[in-house]
This record gives sequence, C-alpha cells and structure tokens, in this order.
Amino acid sequence: MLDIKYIIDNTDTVKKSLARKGFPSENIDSLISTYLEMNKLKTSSQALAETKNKLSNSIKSATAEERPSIIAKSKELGEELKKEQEELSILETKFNDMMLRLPNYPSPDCPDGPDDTHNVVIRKVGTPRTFDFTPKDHIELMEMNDWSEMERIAKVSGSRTYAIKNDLAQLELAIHMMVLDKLRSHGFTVITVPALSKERPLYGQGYLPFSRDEIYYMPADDLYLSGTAELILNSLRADEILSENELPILYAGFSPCFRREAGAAGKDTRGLVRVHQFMKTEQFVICKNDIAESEKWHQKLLAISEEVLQDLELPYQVLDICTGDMGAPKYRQYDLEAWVPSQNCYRETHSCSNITDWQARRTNLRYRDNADGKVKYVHTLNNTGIATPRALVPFIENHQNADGTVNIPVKLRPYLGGKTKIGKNA
RNA sequence: GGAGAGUUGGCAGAGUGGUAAUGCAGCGGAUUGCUAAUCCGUCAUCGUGAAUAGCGAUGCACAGGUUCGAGUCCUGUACUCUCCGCCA
Repeated sequence: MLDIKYIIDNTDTVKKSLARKGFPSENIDSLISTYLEMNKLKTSSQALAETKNKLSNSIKSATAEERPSIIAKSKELGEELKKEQEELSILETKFNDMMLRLPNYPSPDCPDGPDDTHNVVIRKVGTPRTFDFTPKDHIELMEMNDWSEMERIAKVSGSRTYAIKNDLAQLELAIHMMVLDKLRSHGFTVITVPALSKERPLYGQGYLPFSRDEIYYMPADDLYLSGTAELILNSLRADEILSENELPILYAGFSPCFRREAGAAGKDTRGLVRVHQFMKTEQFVICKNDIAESEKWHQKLLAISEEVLQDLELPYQVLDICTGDMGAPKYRQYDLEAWVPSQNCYRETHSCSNITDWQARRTNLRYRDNADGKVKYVHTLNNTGIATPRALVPFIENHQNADGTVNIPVKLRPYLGGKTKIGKNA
C-alpha cells in the first residue's frame, strides 16, 4: 500500500513511477477523486457528529422540562448521521479497494521492461561443468538410484507432487539444516511456521487481491494454504508498534509451501522443478524505515543466498529483475538461477526482494523511531534460503558421476554423516 | 468437542450508562547541575489547516444491537488462558 498524501502531493512523479510497472495513470486520477469525495463527506458527517455529541452531553445537566425536546432533536440528528455514515462507508470501501491494488514504486535503479526478457544478468559465478560423459537429467538419476516414487505418488496425490526416498530424502533435509545453521550464524531467529493462514495475511503480503487463483483455499475452515513462510512472518507482528531497539528482526522461517500453479499449465510438468507442495527455508527481515538501511539488508540477503549456492558448489547467475517481471509488492528484486545441465540453462532457485514499507502499510506494522519519537512503518524484505525439491535438480545434475552416483560438496558432508558420495554405486 | 475465565494505549493497569484514571518506557520543553533527578507537555487513527498550531471526529479484540448517550447493557464471532475429553 502507498501513502495517499504523497500521491496527492506528487501525482506526476507517482504516475511516472507506477507506469514503469504498467499501472495506468487514469487509475491514479480516479483514486484521488474518490479520496477527495470521501473526505468531503467525512468532514460533513464529522460536523454532524460534533453537534450531536454536544447535544447528548447537555442532557445530563438539563432540567426535566428541557430534556424531551433535546432528546427528540438528538434522535433526529442521529438518523441523519447514520445515513451519511452509510454513504461514507461505501466510499471508504471503494477507496480501500483501489489502494490495495496499487503496486509498490520500483527502485529508480532497476531495469525497465515489460517481461522477463528485460531482466539483466548482473554476474555469473562458477562455470557450467563440461561432462566427459553424457549427463543424465534428474529424473533418470532418481530412477537409477531408487530415489523416488514419482509415478506411484501421482496416483495417490495427483500431478505435480513428489515422493523422494533414501539418500535423496535425507539430502533434502540436510540442505535445509545447513542453511538454517548458516542463517542462525548470521543472527537470524530460526522459526517454524504453519502452512495454514487466514485471509488477512494474504492481503498483508500482497498476494491478494492480485492472484487468488494461485492459492489453495479450504472453505470448511475458511483457511488458506500458505505459499511461503513469508506470508506468515510478514503478519506475525501485524498491528504492533515495535520499539526501534527491537530492529532489525531477522527470521529464518521453515515451512511447507503450497502453490496451485494455475498459470503454469504445461510448464515443467515432470520431475521436481515445479510442484504443488514443497519445503522452503525463508529469510525474512523487518528493519527501520530508511531506504539506505533496507538496501543494505537487501544486499546482505542476496549475499547469504549466494553463499548457499557456493556452499552447494553450484554455478549460478544473479538477475536484476525488471519492472514488468517483478510483482506488485516489490521495490527491487534479484533472482538467483542455478545451472541445470539437462536443460542447458539457468533456473530460478532464489528470489530476493526489498518491499520497503508497502507490506507494513497493509499489516499496520510500525515502530517508534528513537530519533524523533515518531511512529513509522517498518521496511520488510524477503529472500529464499533454500527451496526443495527444486534445488535438488541442479544439485544432483551438476554433481553426478558417470556411474549415476552424486558427489557431496565439502560443506554439506557434516549434515550427511560425512558421506562424500551418494547413490546405488556409492 | 465440553465447562469456566478473560481480551482497555508501546508495556503495566483502573474504570459496570454521561467527554478513557494512574504508573513505566519513549519523545519535546523547562529547571537544577557530580554520570542523574525533578516539573510540564506529548504519547493511536483520521478530517480541517501552511502547520510537527488550533479545532473536531474516531479508537477499550471484531461485527451487529439497545440508548439522546456504550469500555460499561444485549447478541454473534475470533482469539487467549485453565480444566475435562480426544489425539500425532
């Protein structure tokens, strides 16, 4: 959500900024006129309320003879007021709906463009490996090592699900443990959170009102399945006024994640790349309302996830996401993509975003600034720590040997009982 | 699932029909000056203002209702705690 007063005082700047994300300028004009209309009505109904309050309060000290006429007059005003307030609440609902649909301002530094073809590669780290044998894709590797039950689980749980077993199942958990340890060493609070969410957090995160199709909903309990721990962590402190001394708050959230993948028909239908349910360790930061401060944390989060891919010894590239490809909540977004040999390209493993105060305005999460005692909205940021099973795809493909075994990078070995290699022939 | 108790500001905590006490913390100011104390103000949201000035509206979990007037009375919902039941 954005600040309406800023929009009114800087209409042209706002229009230009949001146009970079494809948001129509006319919508800003109608937003402002709705706001002005709403305030006009608000002013008149408040004046009415003032008169009525004064009248009501005078009853206590009025004489018995005076009372009936005052009560009658007050009752009359009450009905008039009620009518105005009903009109007002219709306008308020309209205004709030419009506010909820405004995307965040994009950073002046991020690239412009309508879609992902305009994302900019900032750097590539590591070199894609040249194999002296024909590398297998991750599905073949799973089959030959007895690491999965892909066909059988589809019968039980439907398409885009997975069941992995033996060394691969333990590898999945080991990677999360490694990342959680790393985050803890960087000062993060490790926290496991539910996959269940009420509706309000979805508005708080900015998933709603934009993409309801992507979310599992359970009408019997009026609950949603969370697509990421970010959803939960972003609302964990909702409506609080924090002390500045509590900031920054760093969470390393671990949770199952659910996505309907409604818009991904036909994409990545086989294997572990795109599934309805997966496990994610998430980095989430709540910091002061200061762009230099949140940009510092944005770089820090990016550095941590790069470190994760380096520890996993995977070649990757860093993308600066363009205005048209980043979601509505984002001020700036970097994606990390790891090299997938079987697809001969880089595939997304991490998405690192600075949301500035856009989510905090929705969750009403604020803090009291030490310098001036003022209450301000916090900035929030999020980044993947690691998401599995997707990350297992580049992992087992990059580290495979000709005999189907998979090498374990040094940093991960302590989490797998010191194993250097996994697989049937290991 | 059953029974009971509860939900008031950043925190603590009064208030059972007539304008939300008080304390602590934070912020601003004054004063005194031995690392601090004291006093005053402020302390959430919104409207109207150039205004961080005044004035006003709103705010006691949420949504309704009764009333001239609701933190207070009534109904519903959510959540928390205690006990019972069930259970990974």
